[in-house]
Amino acid sequence: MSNAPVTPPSAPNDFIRDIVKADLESGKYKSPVTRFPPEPNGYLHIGHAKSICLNFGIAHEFGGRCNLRFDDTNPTKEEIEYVESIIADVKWLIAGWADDRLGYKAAGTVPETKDGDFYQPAVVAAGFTPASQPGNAPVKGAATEPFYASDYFDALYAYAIELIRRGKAYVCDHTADEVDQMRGAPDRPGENSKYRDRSIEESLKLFVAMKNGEFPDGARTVRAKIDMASPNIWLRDPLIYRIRHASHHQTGDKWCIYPLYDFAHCLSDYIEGITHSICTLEFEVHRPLYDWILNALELPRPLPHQYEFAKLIPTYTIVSKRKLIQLVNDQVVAGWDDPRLPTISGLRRRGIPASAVRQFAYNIGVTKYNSVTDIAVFEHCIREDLNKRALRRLAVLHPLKVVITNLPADHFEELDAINNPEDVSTGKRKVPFSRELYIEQDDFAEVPPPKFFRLKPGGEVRLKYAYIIKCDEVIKDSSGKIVELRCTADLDSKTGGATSGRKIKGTIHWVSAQHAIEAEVRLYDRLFTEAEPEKDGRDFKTVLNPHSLEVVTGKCEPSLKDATAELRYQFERLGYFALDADSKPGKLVFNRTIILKDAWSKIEKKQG
RNA sequence: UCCCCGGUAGUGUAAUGGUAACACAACGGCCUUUGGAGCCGUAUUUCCUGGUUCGAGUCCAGGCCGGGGAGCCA
Repeated sequence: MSNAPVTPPSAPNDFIRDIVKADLESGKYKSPVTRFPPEPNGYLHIGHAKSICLNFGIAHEFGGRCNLRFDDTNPTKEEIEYVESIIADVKWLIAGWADDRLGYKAAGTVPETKDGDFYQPAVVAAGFTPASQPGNAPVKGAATEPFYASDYFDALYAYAIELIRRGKAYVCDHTADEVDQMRGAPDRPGENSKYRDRSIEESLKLFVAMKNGEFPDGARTVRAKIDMASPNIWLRDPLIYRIRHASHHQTGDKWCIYPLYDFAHCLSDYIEGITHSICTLEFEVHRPLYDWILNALELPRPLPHQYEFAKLIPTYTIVSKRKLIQLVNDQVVAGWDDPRLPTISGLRRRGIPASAVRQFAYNIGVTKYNSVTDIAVFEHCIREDLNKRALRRLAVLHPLKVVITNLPADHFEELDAINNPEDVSTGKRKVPFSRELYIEQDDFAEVPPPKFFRLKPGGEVRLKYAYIIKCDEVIKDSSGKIVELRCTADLDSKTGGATSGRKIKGTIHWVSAQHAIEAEVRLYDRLFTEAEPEKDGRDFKTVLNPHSLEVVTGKCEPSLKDATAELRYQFERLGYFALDADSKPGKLVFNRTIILKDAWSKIEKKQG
């Protein structure tokens, strides 16, 4: 975004950054190398944003690097569409902030080998494609590309063979059901596979045969030989390779065996020279296995270490790939980038600046405590950001006609309006004013409730940047609906005028009827009516907000015809708005990013 | 039931043995040509019990409560 820059947040403190700091001070590592390792089986969401901000934040603050790596070890669940959306989302989120810390590799390269050790160098920061240029996303075949666990399949295969050679892994012929049975339970030890002690040579031979496609899916697996009696179930001879005759989105039909997460992840980290491997709490019990594999191989370079933090759970939404897919497939929303979704592409389309997402990630902190984060914190960050950068404009979303009876029919003048009181450098603009206007229906009440200081019969209100008007007459149609207000203006009350200083309680926005341009305006609200949609096992579909989207045709001041997708707008007294991708010249479409804080609605609620 | 990890105002987060603080929310007030923004104010907040210590949110022990863990998912 090219307008008013937002002050970057100062670096936060948390237990992970404390560890990084200590590791750097002790000389354990020269600089931190983190990674963001999504599986391409869905779109990224606000929870991933927290992780991205943490990993790239560390790289940014401590002079390190963060690799984008696709954890693509399960071809049956992954799709190339997700790879592409993830690249776009990551680049958007770190653009202008930490994009110089984004680790890529030279296109088409695989890890370098030396004495059985594998190392995948990263492209230096200076070589990165600027993230701010759309269409330049590095993908396979370009000069640089993200990391893919699938690029390490040869290396991982070699490491698995080494593990078998060391007598620390074996090929197991038990069926999936048998393996399940023999794993035992949390309070009951498992039993050894009868293939556990077969010879190293036999395991080696069978593993090669597995790789060569000699067995059907599920016929055999490779297992680490650890301890079937361990209280940690992940140490009970966990599977590290399985047979899957499936085509992979990156490697095609080259492989019919694929490594499992626990084996692939720690070694991918090692291969890339990751120092701090940060993941969410549910992987805590996997850490002993992560360390076991790396130690069992007696690797020559410094080892990565895994640290876990609590994932983000915001109120009034859901962040679960499986459930987001459901909302998309059931057409509850219009797609992955529906502005009501907490997906990164949804936030972007809604008009939320990346800097607001980052600020949010900083504000909520990083701990190991399973917390629920009030979405109001995010909303605050969005308003704070947009308040500084948004250009003020006048727009009426639910129009009510007002005729200024003491003005001639051909009255026309242009009034000065301030573009952004928070940023005077944005200057002023002219807004046309004439005899017939539109005001917001809500800004008039025939029978005003207490403390209502907008327009009412016989009452006065100020038109922003224009005159003080008095409502003389309410005109209704045959059904009793108010269709027009007839008012008189205090012609000396314009800015700079003799009576401009008169104390009038209310100021409302307006547009000139004759000069207004129309726009489709999509009014988005929270997707759910409950703070915790799935509390106590409730089905989230039963608490969908039926008013999460309202589409209106708004009357906008004419300058809005030049609105751009890059800029952000505040429709005065209403909220923040951004041009939608559906917008075309002559057919404006705005998304409401978020409403302004609304003190009146609270008063109204209290009054019942 | 077994293993692992947590518990600080309403919600989050800080305080790294030395006066418990910050943000959001809520509620007052000031200001305002956005009922926005801004400014000022409002809270017997450390799960319980015991121990160590001159001193404990922090260290130790036991308990209570919550979360995670038995995919050929990640």
